[in-house]
Amino acid sequence: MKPIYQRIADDLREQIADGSLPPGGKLPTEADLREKYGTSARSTVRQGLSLLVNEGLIVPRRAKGYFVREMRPLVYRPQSKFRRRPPEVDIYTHLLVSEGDERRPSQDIEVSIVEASTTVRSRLQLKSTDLVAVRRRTRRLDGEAYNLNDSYAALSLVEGSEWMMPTDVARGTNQVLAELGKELVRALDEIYVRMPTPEEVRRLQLGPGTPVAEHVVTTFAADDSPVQVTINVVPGDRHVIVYERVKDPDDFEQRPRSNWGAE
Amino acid sequence: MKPIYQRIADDLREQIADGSLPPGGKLPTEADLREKYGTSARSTVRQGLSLLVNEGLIVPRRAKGYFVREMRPLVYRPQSKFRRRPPEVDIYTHLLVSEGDERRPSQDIEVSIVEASTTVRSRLQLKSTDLVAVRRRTRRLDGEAYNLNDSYAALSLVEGSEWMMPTDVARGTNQVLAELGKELVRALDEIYVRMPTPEEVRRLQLGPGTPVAEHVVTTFAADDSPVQVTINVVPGDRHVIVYERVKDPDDFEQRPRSNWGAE
DNA sequence: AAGTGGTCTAGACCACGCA
DNA sequence: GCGTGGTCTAGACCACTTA
Repeated sequence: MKPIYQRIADDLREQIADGSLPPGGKLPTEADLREKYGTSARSTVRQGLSLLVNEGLIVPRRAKGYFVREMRPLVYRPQSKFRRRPPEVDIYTHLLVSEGDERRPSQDIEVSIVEASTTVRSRLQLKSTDLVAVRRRTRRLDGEAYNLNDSYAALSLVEGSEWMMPTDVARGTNQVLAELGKELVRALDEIYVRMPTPEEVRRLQLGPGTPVAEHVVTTFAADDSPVQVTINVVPGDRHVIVYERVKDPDDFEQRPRSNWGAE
Repeated sequence: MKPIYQRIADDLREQIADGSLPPGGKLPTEADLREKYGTSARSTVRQGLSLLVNEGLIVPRRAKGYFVREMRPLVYRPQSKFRRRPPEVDIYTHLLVSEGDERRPSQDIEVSIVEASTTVRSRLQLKSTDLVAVRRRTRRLDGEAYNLNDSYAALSLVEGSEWMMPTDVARGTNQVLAELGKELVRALDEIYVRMPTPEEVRRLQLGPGTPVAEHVVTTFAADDSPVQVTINVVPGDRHVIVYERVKDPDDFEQRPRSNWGAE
């Protein structure tokens, strides 16, 4: 026999899945559920509801009730059209534009000097005593944060340059790095999926049960030395990452058994 | 004044972050914390601990205590070397090979006929009455599940073909589709980040606080008709998605302001 | 004022792992 | 047998929203 709180969660989850509790809809109150399941200790009912909260399915609103989380406001936009040219990785195309909506983009930029975290240090191949500069950006659409974008570079490289100005750099910070003799020619991308830290919850105004993707881009100069590490953090409930691939005929010859797509 | 349960969570979280509670280390017991914070209702202490559980930082082990979650057993393997050739999207390279480990791969395959979910139906451009075949694979390394890989295709296309055999198809299912007149030439990739469903928790043996990435690959034939939808679900704690990009000189001309990497 | 969820109290019995 | 976390009881006071 399953515990009561799990039965509560299972029943409600199913009602959400089959649409009898639609997005935005109101769930029974704790008191309703207490009665319905004959349990009547609030904690048992709350335990069941908290499961759904942590799955990101419902949100409690103080003094109002529990509500089914609204569908993600995402319209994914496939990349243009079939291309002969090789697959462009069009990752983190931000797809928040609901048809016809005009949303005002804005960003905060903040630059500071810090000790490198392990993540950054290992990718930039720094000694533990080296300092790094960090360019922190919080990007918003209509005030809603949708992306944290923190770039790290060795302080010795960017000190005194425009890279450290906490303002928009019209020609791009990568151009600034090129002028410093470090043109970026290669990038290594890593994507992690995890729950957010409390700081990320605050900066991105995340609801409960919302995981994030952490996209770490390490960029290299022509001599293969790492120049910059950029850490993007995007909320799982506000993004879909989309890109398109075209089959490379060479690829087919080189790896005849490749199960492209299914693999 | 912050609630007690939040102070408990904050204090422990900090100790985990600064290493005084190392991965695999044992946390104070509920009774210890009850005493330390002078609260002494178990529920308060448990509420604090459950925050950390849902953040994926700790795991409770029945009758033993709470433990800091072990580091992800990931060794990320950067793609070979600098390439003149355009960026290959080497996504979902499964990087579970800790140096020197030999891990035995295995998979279950199960084929059935179902009604198409909304996700599948819209991508395959099916009518709601159309049936689809699904080829479900659970992939394991040393018995540990690390990937769910479910492929969907219109039943009318694959019925009676080798695609529907619940066994390994040596030449690849994509080759089977090609022989059916549907060579796959293009793919659209979407990646979502979310909490797992209970079924996914079961199939992937996920711990609490573990989000998943859902990688949806829609593949198209030369006439631009969608042929197959593959849904990969990978646990956030057992994967890192890695790929490499090389700067395309054309790209630089076409989009001079592109902030490649930082963007 | 009534109803909601947020926090907390002070217990209870159970299943499980270990010495 | 003892200590651990898992589940549950039966309340309390609070902050906040809505009527």
